[in-house]
Amino acid sequence: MSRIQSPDQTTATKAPTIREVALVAGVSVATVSRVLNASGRVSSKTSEAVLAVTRQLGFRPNLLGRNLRATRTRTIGVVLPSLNHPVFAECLQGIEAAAQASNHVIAISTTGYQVESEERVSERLLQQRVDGLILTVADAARSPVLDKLDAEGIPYVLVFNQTGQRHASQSLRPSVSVDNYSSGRQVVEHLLALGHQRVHMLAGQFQQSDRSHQRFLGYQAAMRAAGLPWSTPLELPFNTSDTRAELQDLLNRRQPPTALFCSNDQLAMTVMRDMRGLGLRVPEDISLAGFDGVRVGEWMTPVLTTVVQPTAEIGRTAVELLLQLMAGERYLGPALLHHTLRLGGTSARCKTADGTFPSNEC
Amino acid sequence: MSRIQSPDQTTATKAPTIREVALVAGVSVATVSRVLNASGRVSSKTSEAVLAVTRQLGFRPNLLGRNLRATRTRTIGVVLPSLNHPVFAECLQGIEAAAQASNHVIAISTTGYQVESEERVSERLLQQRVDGLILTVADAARSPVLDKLDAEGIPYVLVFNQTGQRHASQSLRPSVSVDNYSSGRQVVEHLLALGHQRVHMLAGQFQQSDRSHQRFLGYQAAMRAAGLPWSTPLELPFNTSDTRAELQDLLNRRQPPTALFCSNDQLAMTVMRDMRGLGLRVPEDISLAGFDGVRVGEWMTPVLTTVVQPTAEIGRTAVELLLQLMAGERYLGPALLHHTLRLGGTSARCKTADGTFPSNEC
DNA sequence: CTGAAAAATGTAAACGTTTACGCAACGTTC
DNA sequence: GAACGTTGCGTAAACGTTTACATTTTTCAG
Repeated sequence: MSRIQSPDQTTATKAPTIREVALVAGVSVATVSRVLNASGRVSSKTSEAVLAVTRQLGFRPNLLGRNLRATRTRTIGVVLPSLNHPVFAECLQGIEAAAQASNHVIAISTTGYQVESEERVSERLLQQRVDGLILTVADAARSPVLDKLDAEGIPYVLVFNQTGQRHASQSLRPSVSVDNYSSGRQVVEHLLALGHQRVHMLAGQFQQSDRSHQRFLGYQAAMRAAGLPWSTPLELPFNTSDTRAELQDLLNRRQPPTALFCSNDQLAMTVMRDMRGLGLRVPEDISLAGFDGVRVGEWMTPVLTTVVQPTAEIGRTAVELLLQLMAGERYLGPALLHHTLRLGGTSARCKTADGTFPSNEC
Repeated sequence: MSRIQSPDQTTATKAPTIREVALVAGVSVATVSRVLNASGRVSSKTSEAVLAVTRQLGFRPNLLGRNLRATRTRTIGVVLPSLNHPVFAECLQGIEAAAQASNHVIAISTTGYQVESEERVSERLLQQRVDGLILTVADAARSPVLDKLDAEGIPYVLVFNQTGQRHASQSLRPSVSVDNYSSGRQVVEHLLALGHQRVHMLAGQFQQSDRSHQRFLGYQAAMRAAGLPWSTPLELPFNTSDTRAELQDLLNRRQPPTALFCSNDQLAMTVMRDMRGLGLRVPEDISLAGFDGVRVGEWMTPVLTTVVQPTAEIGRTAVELLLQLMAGERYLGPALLHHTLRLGGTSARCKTADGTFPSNEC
């Protein structure tokens, strides 16, 4: 039933090197190299001969040797919190496509949202001699990793981290993102336009996500502009799988919210499910909005109201920007990409309260 | 507003090599290497001195040089169809965790479900000199890539591809998966137990997924055992975003199905949405079951009935198996991991038809 | 033909490591 | 005090490429 898988001893000759190809083809290694890289001149006759031998021997160029010699790997390092999150997975696809188009390769590492992993993980990539980095960090304003990269002059581009304009303290590190502040403000204004007055915010921990904090500032601005009181967001640990306790607590307040703004879709969908678990209907009893625009949000019933980020495009743009930096071109500041609002069924006009919320006026 | 990002010219001295560390520390490169790898003997005094210089100079070992010399990279290559799919993303996390535990690193590539990319992508990883491969291919029974790996004696382990037992034609290639046949059969039996008699199957294209075909065989067996007629699955292209036309067609038949078995959750959720678009209720008008057990299925209303695969565990197990193979240990055949059935709200007892389906008897 | 420019190829030195081997210096044992 | 094992360290040869430079061959105008 079982079979031994072992190197075929009869054929188990060491992998051929460029030297052996040269020997068999009767040329020098330099010529082989020139053929393989289409660099330098070489007659079409020998070229074909070399290629023939290459195939015959099943020669596989050793990238370690090549890159070591070239002191350059055509590899882009990518550091993301997780790949389990559709936003990052999609972004990665955008990165991969753009990298491939420019004949580059990517090396991925994840931090698992651990800020202390950022250093270790990117250091590893640098040891592999990646030519540049694309990364999402917890807080782009104060980040030892980025400080190091800046100090060493290693080209990098941030994705999703929004740098620069909102805080004086932030330096103008290269980044590609949507405008978290404006889009956050915009989606909250949508809730207000529906008549909601008591809008609360739920967020992942700010410490782990600067952009979450920027969205909060947008929420705050919208409430202020409308002359309404805002409240400190409920900060939940990442990957919270059950929010019922927190929601219960929120709804037991004297003035429970009639609408919730969640700092990301993952959270919004969890809340949506838990609301039902508590016997509440969305949007009849409470309205809901998220942030990210992940595909599955469209599969929910009702469809999740959210801010849609151009995720894959963020990835593509980051690669373009990085290539420019690597080529030593002038850097023109953080890139802001357009977001869109998806007005789904989870947000609805605020109704005068039913029995559930005696004091629930809009 | 904009700032030039350029290597700090004043400090822009080339990255230090082990040679310079040796020079500054007043020892030979061999000693530095020994300290850095904790190999060989070296007095604690010089050891500390070397480490001090290492930190002082910000020395970063060049993995290209190291791996070139060692002819071994401690890197595991991973080839998956996509990372945008939660099943693969989760599996990757399992792989990463296990790899890290054994001091290995992973190099990922995706094929975009293109069978012709499998060759190119894994070849690239082999050029990088990965020590072994973990991959999911379209069809493990006939695969040029796997033939090549076998021929060259390169250790690899398949994930999700189920090899061996069901077809005589399949060789016993190393693999980690659930039993697609049994679990497929089991979930269909669940539908039958609810009184359904006309159960159809929807699938991605078999050509792109051997496991999908194995699930079909399970479906077929269940129908046969119950003495019911089975029908050829409706094969849909991957990443189909709209199934309404196909569904409409299916429901217009003289004997429309009362339950659908989808070969994966992605498809099931798309169908679920499109059913609603067609004005049908799940499960009142039609029952639905999927396969995979992705997290978001639990967020749907109703919760998606499905087969839950232990995705991350599949990844972990694959790494363990691969490490064994790389160590030359005896290979004991394909590993089958336990699946579970999630009985959600999308599958319900078959009711006598309402007006929509005049001939819809159970 | 001749000579020189152009084209094709070869030689050998890197790239940054690890590691086999050798050699001192220093106990330990009889 | 000779013989010998141990410990600590250095020397130099790999690992598989690319590429500057040198050298040979071809081409072609005069």
